[in-house]
Amino acid sequence: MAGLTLRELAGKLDVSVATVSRALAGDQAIALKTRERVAEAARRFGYVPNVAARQLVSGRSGFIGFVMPVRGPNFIDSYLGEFVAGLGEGLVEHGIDLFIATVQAGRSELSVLRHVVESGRADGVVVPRIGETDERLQYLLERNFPFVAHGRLLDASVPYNWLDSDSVVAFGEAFDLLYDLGHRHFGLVSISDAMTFRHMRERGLREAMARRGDPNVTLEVASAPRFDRGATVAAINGLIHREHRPTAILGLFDELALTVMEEAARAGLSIPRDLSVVGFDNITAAAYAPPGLTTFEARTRDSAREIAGMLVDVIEKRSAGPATRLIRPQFVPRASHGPAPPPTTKF
Amino acid sequence: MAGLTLRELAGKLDVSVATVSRALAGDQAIALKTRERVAEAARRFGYVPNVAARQLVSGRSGFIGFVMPVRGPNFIDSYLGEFVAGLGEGLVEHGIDLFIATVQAGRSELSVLRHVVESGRADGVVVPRIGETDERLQYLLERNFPFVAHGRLLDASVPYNWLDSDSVVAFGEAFDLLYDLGHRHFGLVSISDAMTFRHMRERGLREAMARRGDPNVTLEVASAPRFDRGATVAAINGLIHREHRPTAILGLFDELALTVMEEAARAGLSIPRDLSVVGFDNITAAAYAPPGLTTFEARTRDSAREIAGMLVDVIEKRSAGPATRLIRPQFVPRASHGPAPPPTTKF
DNA sequence: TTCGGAATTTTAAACGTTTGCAATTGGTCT
DNA sequence: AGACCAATTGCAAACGTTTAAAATTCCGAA
Repeated sequence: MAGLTLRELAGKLDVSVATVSRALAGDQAIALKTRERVAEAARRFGYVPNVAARQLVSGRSGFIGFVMPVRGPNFIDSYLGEFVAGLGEGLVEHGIDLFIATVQAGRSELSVLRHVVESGRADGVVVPRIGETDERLQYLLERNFPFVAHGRLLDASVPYNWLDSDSVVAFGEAFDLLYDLGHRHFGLVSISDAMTFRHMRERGLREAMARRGDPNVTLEVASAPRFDRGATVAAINGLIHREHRPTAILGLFDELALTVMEEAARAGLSIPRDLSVVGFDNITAAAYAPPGLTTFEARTRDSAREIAGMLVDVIEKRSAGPATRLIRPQFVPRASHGPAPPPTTKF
Repeated sequence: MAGLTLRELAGKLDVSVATVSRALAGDQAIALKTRERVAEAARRFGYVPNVAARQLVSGRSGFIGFVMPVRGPNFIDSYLGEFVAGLGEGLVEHGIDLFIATVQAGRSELSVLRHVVESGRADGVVVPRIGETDERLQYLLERNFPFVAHGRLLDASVPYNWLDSDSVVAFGEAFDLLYDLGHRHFGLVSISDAMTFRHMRERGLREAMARRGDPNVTLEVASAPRFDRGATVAAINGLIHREHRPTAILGLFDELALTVMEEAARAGLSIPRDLSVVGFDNITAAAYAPPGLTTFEARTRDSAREIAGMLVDVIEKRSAGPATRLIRPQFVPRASHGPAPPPTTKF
C-alpha cells in the first residue's frame, strides 16, 4: 500500500535515513550535491513521505478540521459548498488539507469537535455559524486550541479569532437606499433562533433609522423558527396583510426574502410597484426568481478563503493577539426594489 | 496538545500498555473485569487514541479522500455541497472521516490524487465526474487502490466500482412524455466536453426516438464548451432561431435548460405555449425561474451517501467483484413543458 | 502438594519519520 | 606530517500505538 519508504530510498542512495530526511527538508547542513542527488532520486522513484509517521514525531497533522452538521434531508443551502470550496482554496497554498467530520444525527456537534481535537487529527479547526453563545467556542478557548470562527458571539468582550460579514453596514445601506426612495414603513422578516447575525442585521437597520431621526419611520419585525416554513409564511403574511402594510420588507437572508416575494405575488401585489423586497446572501435563486431579488453578496467563498489564511497564521503563531476581520457585503441591485408607492396605493 | 497517552493511562491502572490497548479493543483474551476497569478509566480520564500512531502501525488512516477541483471564481454549482454532505452522512456511521484535497490552479488533478494515495492519507478515494476516458481511474486501477467512481467511462468493458444516475432512462422518459404531448421536433443543448453523461443522455433520447419508429421526428443537437456562456447562448440561439424551430428543447442539465428559457423569453417566446423546455439535476434555481423548470432530480446527495457505503465495503473487502449501481432520477414536473403548439404557430 | 494447562498479562518489536548528538571526513595551516 | 576546525554524515532515540510471542498467574485434578 504505502509506496517507497525513507529507508528504502536511503538504501538505493547508499546514505543514512537521516541524511535523506534532512536533504529532503532542505537542511543546509547537508552538502548541496547530496541534496540534489537525493531530490533527484526521490523524484525519480516517486517517493512520497508517510504522513502518519511524520505526524507522529512532529505532532502536526497537516489537517484543518471542519465539523459539518447534518441538516434535514430536504435542505442544503449553498453555504456548505461555497464554504468548503473557499477553505480548500485558501489552504492548498499552504500545503494543508481539509478534513471534514460529520455530525451524526443523534450526537452533539460539540462531542464530535472534542474528538477531532483530542485525537490529534487536526492542527486547528474552523467553526462556522456561531450562535449568540456557543459551547464550541467555549470548549476551544478553554483548551487553547487554534481556531477561527465564522461569525461572532453576542458577547463582544470575549477575545478570539473571528471573521464575519459586516451586516450592520449592509442593512444600514439597505435602509438608506429605501428611505431615499421614499419608503417610510419597513418590515423585517427575521428568525427566532439564537444567532448573532439576527441582532446585527436588525441593529444595522435600527441604527440607520435612528440616524435619520424621522419620527414617521416605522419598523415591524416578524420572526419564525429558521427552518419552519409554515411559521415563516404565517409571519410574512402577518406583515403583508396588516392594515398599514410596510412598503419595503427586508429578509434576514435570501430564502426569507424569496418567500416574501412569493407570498406577495399570491396576495396580488406587484413587486416592486406595490412592495420593495431586499434580501441578503445572493444565493443562486435570487437571480432567477422574478423580478430578480435585490440583495447583498455575502462572499462566503472569499470569507472561507480568508479564514483559512487566518487559521494558518494562528497555527504557526504568526499572529499576536486575536485576529478579527469584517467582510463588507456587496450590494447587488436587481429589480425587486423601487420607489415607495404613493400613499393612495396603501388601501 | 495531544491528551492522555496509552502509557499514562496504563500507569494509572497499574497494568501494561498492551493490556490497555487490547482491553479497549475488546479483546476476549483480556479478563472481563479488566476490560471494564479499563473502559471506565478511559472514559473517566477522557482518553482519545492518537490517530497518527494507530495509523502508523495499522496502515489504515480512517480517512476517505476526495480530490476537489477548484473551478473558476464565479462558478460553484450545488453539486459539490450536496456531494460532500452526502459523503459525510454515508461515512459517519462507519466512523470514517472525509478528507478533501484541493487542486491548486496550476496542478493536475491526477498529481494531487497520486499524492493522496501515496502518502497514505486515505484508505480509499471517491472520484467524481468521470470523463469519457479518465487518467485518474487508470492510475487507481493500476495501483489497485480502493475507489468508487461517480459516473462511468465510455468504455464499458473496464471493470471497476461505480455509481451513476441512469440518465438514459430519464431522457427516454422525457422524450416519451413530450412525444405524447404532440412534440415531433426536438432540440438538445449539449456540451462539447468529453464527459460520458453527454453520450448517455443523448443516447437515451435517440433510443426512445427509435422505439417510436416515427419518421417525422427530428432532433437537432447544439453544443458548446461547458463553462463558456457566450458559446452556449450562441448555440441555443442557433436552435431557437432556425427556420424549423424545435417545439421542445432539452438541456443536458439545468443550467443549460435555464439559459434556454432566458433566451426564449428574450426572443419573445412563451413557455410552455411556444416551446417546452426540460432540464436535468433539479438545482434550486429550477424551481424559481419562471414558469418553473420541468426537470429530473439527480439525487446527488443520496448518490454520495450510497457511494460512501460502497467504498467502505470495498475497503473492507466485503464485496466480491466490482460493484456498480444505477440511480434512477426522479421526474420533477413543473410548468415549462406542455402540449406542442399547433403547426401554424411555427412560422 | 504438585503438576498441567488454560487464562491472563507482559515484553518487545514494529510502523516510518524527525532530530539531538556523536562520528567521520576533508581541507588548511604550521 | 600532524593538528585543528569546519563541513558533512551517521547513530539512535523518540513519537503512541498494535500485536506476536513469551511469561506469569491461577485453578482444578492427580
